[in-house]
Amino acid sequence: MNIARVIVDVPSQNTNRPFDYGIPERFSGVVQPGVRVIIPFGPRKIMGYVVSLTDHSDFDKVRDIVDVLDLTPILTKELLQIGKWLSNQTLSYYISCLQVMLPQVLKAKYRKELWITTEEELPEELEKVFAGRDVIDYEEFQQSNLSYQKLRTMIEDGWIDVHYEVKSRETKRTTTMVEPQKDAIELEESLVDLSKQANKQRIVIQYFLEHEQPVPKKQLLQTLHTTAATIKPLIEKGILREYKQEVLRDPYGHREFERTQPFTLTEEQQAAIEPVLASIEDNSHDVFLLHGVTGSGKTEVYLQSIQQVIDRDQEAIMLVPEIALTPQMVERFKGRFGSKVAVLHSALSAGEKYDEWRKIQRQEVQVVVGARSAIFAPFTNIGIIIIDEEHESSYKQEDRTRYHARDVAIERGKIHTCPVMLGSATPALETYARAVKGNYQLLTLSKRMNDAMMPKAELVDMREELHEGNRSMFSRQLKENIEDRIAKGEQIVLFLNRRGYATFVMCRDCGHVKECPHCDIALTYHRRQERLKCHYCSHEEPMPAQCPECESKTIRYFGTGTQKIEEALQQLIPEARVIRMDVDTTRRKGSHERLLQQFGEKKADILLGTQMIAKGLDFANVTLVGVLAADSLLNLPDFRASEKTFQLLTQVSGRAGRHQLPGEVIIQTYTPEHYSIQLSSQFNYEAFFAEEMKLRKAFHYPPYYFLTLFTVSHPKQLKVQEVTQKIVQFMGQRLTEGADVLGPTPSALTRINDRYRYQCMVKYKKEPEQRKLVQRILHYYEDEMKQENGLQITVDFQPYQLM
DNA sequence: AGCACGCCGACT
DNA sequence: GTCGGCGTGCTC
Repeated sequence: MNIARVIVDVPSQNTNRPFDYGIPERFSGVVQPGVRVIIPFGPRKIMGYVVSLTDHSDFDKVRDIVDVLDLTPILTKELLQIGKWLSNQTLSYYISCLQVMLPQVLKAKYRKELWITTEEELPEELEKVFAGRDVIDYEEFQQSNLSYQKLRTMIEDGWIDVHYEVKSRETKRTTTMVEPQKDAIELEESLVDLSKQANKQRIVIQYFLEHEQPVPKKQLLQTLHTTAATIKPLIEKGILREYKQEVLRDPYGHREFERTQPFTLTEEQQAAIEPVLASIEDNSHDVFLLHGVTGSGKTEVYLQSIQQVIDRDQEAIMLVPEIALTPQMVERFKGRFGSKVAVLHSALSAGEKYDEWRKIQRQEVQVVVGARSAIFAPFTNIGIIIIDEEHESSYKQEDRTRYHARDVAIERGKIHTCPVMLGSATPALETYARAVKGNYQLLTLSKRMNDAMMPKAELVDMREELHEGNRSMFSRQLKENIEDRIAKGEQIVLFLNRRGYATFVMCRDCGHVKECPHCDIALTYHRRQERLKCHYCSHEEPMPAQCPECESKTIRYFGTGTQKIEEALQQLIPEARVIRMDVDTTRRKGSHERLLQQFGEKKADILLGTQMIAKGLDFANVTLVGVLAADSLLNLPDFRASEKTFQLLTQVSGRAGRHQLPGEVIIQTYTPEHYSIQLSSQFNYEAFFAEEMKLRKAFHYPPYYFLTLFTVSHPKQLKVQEVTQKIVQFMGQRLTEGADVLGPTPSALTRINDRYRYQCMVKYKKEPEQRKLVQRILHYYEDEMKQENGLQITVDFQPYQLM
């Protein structure tokens, strides 16, 4: 086993396979599958992952590994296997799949440098560039006016050399520790030797006579009321010793979590958890769908299932949508399982994420709670994988390695032969269909906990409001109800679906809408900075004082942002205290937490917000939920529009009346007759499922058909059309008769960043050859895709969004 | 990806 | 002859 097979850190078609390297004597034993190594690759040095060992290479002149970055593998055998599987599933490079499973800081950074290799005085032109230094960045040389040819002669003449450096981004936080170098007797002796004035030093030594253990320097100085100046001479005399010790950053270190005990389960919960517990006991791979109405206590079922796993010395992965990874949620897990929990989500800094990840890697925790990428937690003995709100679109990665966490969960569940539990009040149609068919086991919670009733939901037809002269965004009914709750001291959640309602700028005279010069989309007005920004590229410009088309001064912003709603609300009900939660008010770290805490402490009557307040919030005093514009999602060009509307309305409505006080929901809409709005107000998932399935069947959409979405982009529109057309033809000719190939059509966003985008879609039932065909297309366009502003073709198997 | 190599036209 | 530009092919 003296040869390592390595996947190199070069994402390209040609290098998407292992390369063989010799293992030098000094690394034998350390080099094993899953460790990162530095290897020579052509003239460079780069990072790579060892995927297997062998004692034979077909290649006759293998080069040696230069360095080993990990003493223990950072990827388990299982994760290497998952990486391989992922790369087949998504047709992405193996290296990209390995990288997507690891924290960002483990990715290598590369630097090219020039080193002086001689003691002699440099020729004048070189000395100018180096200016007395031994090493410079290669970039600096490029900026000088010396030619490449010159560089080569310099290297040949032995003045300088090119060095390729691999830099790690890992930063480990350390703390300085102090401990005695001598035993108690020697310490006593040294006390005698101290000068009479060295009072502080004496105190320090006395401290160590009482405490033999190492102590953090900071803490030592604080307890003894002294400074580093007293420690230093003691170290110089060899009495004490100082060393650095790594500390893991703990993002929740400053918080105390109150321990909670398991609740007694309701009859329904008990019935639901039993098959799961049995599956854990038997170590069998079953997939469960826990379909429970909002407030039915799904989380308690998760917690007790995880407890069972912990008791068996196994590990649990709990996925939560990014947006729902609220402090409340973290609290519930930390409260139950204490320090056995690691938390992984995007609000953590890169360093914090890395440290939480390493808690898992070092087997210091048994539970991970996290967003999508936590599905790759490097556990080795998984007992259960749970995905809460499994219908959420954030489980689907929408760039490069387009995976769905649900698929990865089931794949890992197979390998570990452990159960996977999917939970939702509004499961994705695909999931529910599989449960109905018997592929997944359906577990149902139909009642809320604490005998709470489902809230009373009412639809308000905004067209009627308009006819009767109410032009505001608040129906009379909603206004009256808000006032009523404020008077009673109860609280209100107001939900605005911002999608499709961004604030744009339009001229009232000529109707001109200010658009991004690089993308086909209206610019969004940002009030605070008085600027217009594009949400798809980085373009921004000041708000114009007059219309660029007709020079009229009546250019205004339109649309309904949360800011505008807040203002309108203040005018309508001046006494209302409002907390606004949106991207703007939660940008700063911890502000999310703070705002919710304020609301929880009843420092406001109304919580007004976007998507981020739809999920997981649980405030006992909230008795009214208002949805300002229920249909804003319905009109998006997406076959999931109805499903998403139903899901969102159900989730938001679920925020009301979760405890003693009964809840009420008011849904404002322009299309009250639509089935997804009707049925969500009746909390009738089954009826919605039946209705939506009919449409899906009729229009050949999932779950009846699978989808593959191609998106082609290029700066030239003609080129994009042509390539997309070719793909349509190619696939159309080779797929079976049961497949529909649609397109080419311009994407919903036809131009982003000066690139035109077209797409085509394949709808199919069974196409075993499809991936091979796609690979052929990608291979055919390989060269054109390599060019830096060239063609781009992305393929998404099972797209979640059609934009 | 990134780099060398090789071929080409331009220019001191 | 020397320099830089760009297409091509390779990296264990």
